[in-house]
Amino acid sequence: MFTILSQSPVFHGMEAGEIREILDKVNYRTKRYKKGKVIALRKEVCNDLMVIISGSVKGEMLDFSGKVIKIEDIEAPRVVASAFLFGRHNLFPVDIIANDEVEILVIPKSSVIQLMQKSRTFLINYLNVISDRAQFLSNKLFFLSFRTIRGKLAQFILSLSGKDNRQIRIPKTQKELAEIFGVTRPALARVLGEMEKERIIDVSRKQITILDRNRLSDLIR
Amino acid sequence: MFTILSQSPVFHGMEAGEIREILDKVNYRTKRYKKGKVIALRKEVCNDLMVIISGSVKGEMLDFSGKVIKIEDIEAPRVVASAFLFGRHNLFPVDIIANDEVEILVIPKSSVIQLMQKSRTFLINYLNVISDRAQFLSNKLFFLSFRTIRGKLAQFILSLSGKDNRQIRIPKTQKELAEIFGVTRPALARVLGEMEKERIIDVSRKQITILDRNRLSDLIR
DNA sequence: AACGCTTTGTAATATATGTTACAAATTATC
DNA sequence: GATAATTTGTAACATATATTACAAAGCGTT
Repeated sequence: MFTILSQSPVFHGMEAGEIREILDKVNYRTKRYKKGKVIALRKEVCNDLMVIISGSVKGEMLDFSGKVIKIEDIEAPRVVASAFLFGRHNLFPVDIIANDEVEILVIPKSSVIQLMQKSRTFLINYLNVISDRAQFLSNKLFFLSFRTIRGKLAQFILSLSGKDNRQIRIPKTQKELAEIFGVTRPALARVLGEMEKERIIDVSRKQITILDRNRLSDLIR
Repeated sequence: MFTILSQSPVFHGMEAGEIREILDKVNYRTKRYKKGKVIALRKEVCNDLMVIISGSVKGEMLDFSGKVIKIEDIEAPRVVASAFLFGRHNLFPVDIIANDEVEILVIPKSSVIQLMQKSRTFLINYLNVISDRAQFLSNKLFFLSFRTIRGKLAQFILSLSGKDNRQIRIPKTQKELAEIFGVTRPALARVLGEMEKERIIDVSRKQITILDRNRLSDLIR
C-alpha cells in the first residue's frame, strides 16, 4: 500500500517507509467499497482526506430535473475532493460513487493538519495539489470566456504553439476537443474547415500549421 | 499594520500582537507602489505571498491581439494570487497593477511555509483561502456549463429558492446578472419575458415568483 | 485484402443569442 | 418636484451554433 501511496501527489517525493512512519503517528484507516457503492453524498460534510489506493471513483450529481450527470473520474492514486476538505463550504460538491472495487485511505482532517505540521514535504505536496486544482479551473474558466469557436480555437492554437513554431500537434480527436470547448463536434469541424479555406491555418488530421499568425491573433475577442 | 492584517483572511482569528510575534520570527518586508505601477508581470515566477495592507490592485492581461482585459480588483486586506504561490506552474496568471497608492506585505514562500508549520491557525487559514478560491471557480464553471440562458436562469432561480418558498429577490440589476451569466442584457430580458409569458415565473423588477416549479426544473438540460 | 469501427468532412435546417436601437419606467440628485 | 441618470422592456435583424444525417477517409484486426 505504501508503495502505491508514494505515487500519489500528496505523498510525492516520500519513500514507502517514510510514509508508513508518519502515518503511524496519526489516525488513519482504509475502507473498501464494492462497485456502485456510494462513498459520499453531495452536501455531506467533507471531514476526511481520501486517497484512492486501488480502483477508481466517479463524481456524479443530480440536476433539478433528476438526471444524473457524471462530472469526472478519479483514479488511483489520486485524491478525492482535495479542495473541499478545507474552505468555508467544506461539503462534497458531488456524489462520489465507486466505479469498481475500490480501496481508499481515509485520514481525518485533524490528522491531515498534524501531518502537515510534521512533514514539510506533505505540507507542500498538499498545497501543490489544491493550487494545481485552482489553476486548472482558472485556466478552464479563462478559456470558456471566449465566446466563439473561432476565438477558442485561436486561443488554443496560439497557446500551444511557441513563439515561432508554425506547426502544432493536437493529441486529441475532434470529438474530445469539441468537448473541451463545450461545443458540438460538427460545429468545430466546420470552423476548422472555414479557417482552412481562409488560409489562416492548415489542417490535416491532428496536425495544424499556422499560415497567418496575425489574422489568427485577430480572431481573439 | 498588524491590526489591518488581523482582518485579512490569512491572519483571521489572530490578534494584532500575535501576528507581530509570529511575523517577527520569519523574513518579511513591506513595499509601496504608486498608482499605475506594475507589481508583478504575467508569467513571472510567484515567489512571495503578498497581502494588501492598504489600497487596491488589479489583475490585467493582454490577449494575443494586444488588448488589455481587466480580470479583477483585489482590495485590502486580501491576498494576491494565493493559488499561484504553490502548484506546478507557480507563475502569475496576470499582470498585477496598482490601482492607487498601495502598501503590500511581502512574505517569501519559504517563510510562508515556516509560518504554516509554526501556526496552526495560519496554516488552516491559508488552506481555507485556496480552497475557497477553488470552490468559487468550480461553482462558476458548473454554472457556465448550462448551455442556454433559460437553463442558467432556471438553475439560478432554483438554487436561490428554498424547497418551498416561491418568491426570491435578486439583489442585482439585469445588467449584472447578464454579466454573471456571460450573456447580453437584452437577451436575458427577452428570456425573462418569455418565461413570464409562459406562466413559468412572474417577474417584477428584482422580485421573481415561481409559478410552475416542475416546468422550471425541466428547463435544466 | 476485407471487414468493422472510429474519426472526419460536409450539408440543410432550426434555434438561440448577439447587436443595435429606442422608448418607457424607475430611481437618484439637486 | 423637476431633472438627469439608470434600469428595464421590446423589437428587427444578423450571426453563430446546435441538430441531424450521411458519406468518405483512416485505422486496427484478422
